[in-house]
Amino acid sequence: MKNLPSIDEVARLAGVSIATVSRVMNNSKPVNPETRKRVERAIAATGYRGNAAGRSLAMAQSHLLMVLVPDFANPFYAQIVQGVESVIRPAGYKLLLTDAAGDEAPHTTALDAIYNRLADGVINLAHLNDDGTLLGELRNLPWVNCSEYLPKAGPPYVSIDHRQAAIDAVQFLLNRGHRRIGLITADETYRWAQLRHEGYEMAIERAGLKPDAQLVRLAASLDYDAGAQAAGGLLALLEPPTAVFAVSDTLAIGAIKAFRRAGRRVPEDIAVVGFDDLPLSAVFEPALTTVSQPMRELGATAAEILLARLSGQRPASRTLGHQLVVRDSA
Amino acid sequence: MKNLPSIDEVARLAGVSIATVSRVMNNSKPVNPETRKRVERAIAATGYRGNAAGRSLAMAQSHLLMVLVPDFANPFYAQIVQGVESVIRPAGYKLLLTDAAGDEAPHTTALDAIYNRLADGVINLAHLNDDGTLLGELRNLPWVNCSEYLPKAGPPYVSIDHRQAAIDAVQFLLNRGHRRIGLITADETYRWAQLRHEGYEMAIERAGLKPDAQLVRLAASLDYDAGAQAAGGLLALLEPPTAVFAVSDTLAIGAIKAFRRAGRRVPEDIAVVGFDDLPLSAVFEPALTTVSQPMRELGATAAEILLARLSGQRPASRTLGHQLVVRDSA
DNA sequence: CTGAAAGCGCTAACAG
DNA sequence: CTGTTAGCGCTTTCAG
Repeated sequence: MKNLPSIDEVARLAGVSIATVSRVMNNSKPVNPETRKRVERAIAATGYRGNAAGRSLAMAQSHLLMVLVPDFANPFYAQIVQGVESVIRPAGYKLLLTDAAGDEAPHTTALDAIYNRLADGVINLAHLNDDGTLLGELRNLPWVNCSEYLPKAGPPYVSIDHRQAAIDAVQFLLNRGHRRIGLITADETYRWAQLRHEGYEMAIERAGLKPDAQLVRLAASLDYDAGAQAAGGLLALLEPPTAVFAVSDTLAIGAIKAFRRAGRRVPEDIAVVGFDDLPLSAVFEPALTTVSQPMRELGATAAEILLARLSGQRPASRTLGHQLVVRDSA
Repeated sequence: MKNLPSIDEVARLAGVSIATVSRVMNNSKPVNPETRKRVERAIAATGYRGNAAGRSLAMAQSHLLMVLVPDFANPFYAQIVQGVESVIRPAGYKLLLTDAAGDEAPHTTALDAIYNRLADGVINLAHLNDDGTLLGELRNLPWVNCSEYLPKAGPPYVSIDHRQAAIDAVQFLLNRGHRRIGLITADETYRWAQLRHEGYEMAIERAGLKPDAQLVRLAASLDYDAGAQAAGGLLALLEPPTAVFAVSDTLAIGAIKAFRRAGRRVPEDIAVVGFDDLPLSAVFEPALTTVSQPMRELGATAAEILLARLSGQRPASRTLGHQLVVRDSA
């Protein structure tokens, strides 16, 4: 690649100092209109565009924000990232994306980015090991957690109220007259899974029903198959549930497929409620009744918090609203 | 954020010059084991991690690669990005992601990144306006196009043979005895749409059938609804098709929904073949018969080409294989 | 309103 | 094997 023009070529051509060129590039200080015109012409003539590294070094800012994503291929995260970008870009920042999958220590990557000054801040969507020290450290860094509910001691976060959302979902089933409601949960080192599980238990108890451990199934992963398998366990019960709440749509869909294969109709024989409202969930048949999270807004809010943090404020965590979307599966 | 230690603090603490610190940081030159140890201790003591901007400036390399994505939320692209990252990361590069949607001039953003030296190279997944000048310019830059077939005059690309893939899909339908085959195509400024359309026409003609313009419908977008609407047009024909090839799975699924709503069974009354093999397509019922592209491999190959380009080689374009996945919809 | 000059933090000759 | 030194390209006082 050929050598790019640098600021002093432009200065020489325009017959000004590099300081002036810098000023017109950034509109940072008033410049005489005539001079400005000359500089602009020189910029156009040379095709000068500036050099990011020089700029970053001088300003001690990279204008890059890192987003740590657990899994690119999951559209759930993709929408959050869109939300992030929508507020970051107008503010002059760019996205440094890292897939936490395949990274032994994902948050180390992100921490490095900050300490390296590669990124000015981090928005983390990935699971954080509840290491007390880590949380304390993050608190003092330009770091925001998104879609994971964190203890007060940690950095600010944006999330929905997972527990309440689960209560809403189960309450909906209760309102429809269901009394035997199963739960398909996922790895509960994920705090959202744990919270949704808690919500399920609370709703059941509040309704005066007695919890039945047999009705709770732990899916091996978030895949359809894992959902189907967990559903199979429920079906095998002497007294199977008449309704199931799954902590994610993928699990719910897997469960529905399993129920159907076993000759059960959904929702007539067994109702299913999911969580997330993936794009797929509306298209699937029966269309899924599920809890929808404001994905883009989660991302946008996280970005706003981070930007506020970068401008020296101390923004608080935020909890956004969720919504039960009633469709055909329950 | 507190001030980070810089290289000369480490040097002072270790009693060496900054050059030596640099050498142990990068393992760039032999260093006496004893000295190294002292430096390492100083690094640990200060928590020194280096500064990306200083490094970039001195080396004239950012170790950042930009990927220009038309739409984050589309899982198709997400998988390509995963492929890219899988080869980029071990090579010490990081991903700078940009969503082309909502950007008036997406490739300008990418070009800026190169000219700014913000990124060392670009992998573009977005549609490129066939501006002859642009293609010529890109040819000389560290730029690779992925999943779009480009003229020879442009920069290297990685893609499948869209035309042949479409021929395969339609031929499959012909082999099953269909003689009246509809096409649901999309905005043909997308070269892949245009090529798949061409493949459709070629297969029809080779089979000795005469093309019928009425059987070709242009969907307004790639949404399910657009597919449904196009399908409606086909259904309204005096002599509707017995099979349909849609240039994308989303369109195919929309079409299936429309057919079902109209009381047609798929595939019994009307067979449908899609394109892309989205994750959803296997889960949908009926499971979609479709053409699958090697997404991750497309991304990985693009990254390899770009890396080769960066190391001074002149890698050629590559065409990867596709595969017809026969499931239940046809 | 403009210029000179001092860095920002690092790498890479070059000398020793 | 190690230190000195000259930049890399830019922003930002500080004078004028």
